[in-house]
Amino acid sequence: MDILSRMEELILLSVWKLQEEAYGLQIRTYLSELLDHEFSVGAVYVPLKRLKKRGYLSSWDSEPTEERGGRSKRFFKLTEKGVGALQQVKTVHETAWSDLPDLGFGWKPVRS
Amino acid sequence: MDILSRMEELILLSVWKLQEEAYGLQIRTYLSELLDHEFSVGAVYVPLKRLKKRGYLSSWDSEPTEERGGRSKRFFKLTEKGVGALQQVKTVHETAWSDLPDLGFGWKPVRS
DNA sequence: GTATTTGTTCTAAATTTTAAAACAAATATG
DNA sequence: CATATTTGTTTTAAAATTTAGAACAAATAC
Repeated sequence: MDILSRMEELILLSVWKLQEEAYGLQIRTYLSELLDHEFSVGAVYVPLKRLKKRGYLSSWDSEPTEERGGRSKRFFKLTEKGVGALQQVKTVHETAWSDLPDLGFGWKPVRS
Repeated sequence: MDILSRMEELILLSVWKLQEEAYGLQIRTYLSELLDHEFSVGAVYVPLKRLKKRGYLSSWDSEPTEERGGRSKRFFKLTEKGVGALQQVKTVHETAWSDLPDLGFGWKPVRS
């Protein structure tokens, strides 16, 4: 559809939000809390790889740290293209949500 | 993911927006203009059927009209559950888009 | 050495998306 | 009437995405 899927959008936004801490497991934790839903690791790593391949994300591998299990992490960062795709999806969202008529029979369905 | 996909959201919003004119081909036209992208008929009819089966939409078949080719149409309407799902997706969207840090190096990436 | 923790890769199944052909039913026209 | 055209829905198969979870890897702790 030439627009980001929901998961792609959420992952790009996670990377944006997490800044210097944007790596796979951390993104998974962040999204799980945001959506109150436990994501499998594949649900994050698979689209991460795809988003990188398509040029929405860049990445670099860190050195290991001294913490227990502190393996090298793959950190991600939004590319200019990634930011552009997020802008596009936001515009579509706002357009689609604008000028919605009343739903009748007394409902005030969307408050937010 | 227990949240509407992008396409599902857009179709539900189309139904909302089109009110008394919410049927397959009309929804397709509306979405094509909204996204500036030509959708196949299947891209609309397949998710419409799924959304109805899941209780997000109700439908009724109209009488034919006297216009040329004026066949019976299947009109759709949001159910309470459908409105609820839209509210949920809107909340998620707004949460995910809130409190995003600056992206550094002088970018002002999202204007909207 | 073995256990535990943190992290990524792989993979197969399920689901969703998409395009396009098929089908159906209406009016228009010669 | 026969057939052409228009509007509309259904079907179907391929492609793409999502998902769960096993496998693998590499670090520190005991």
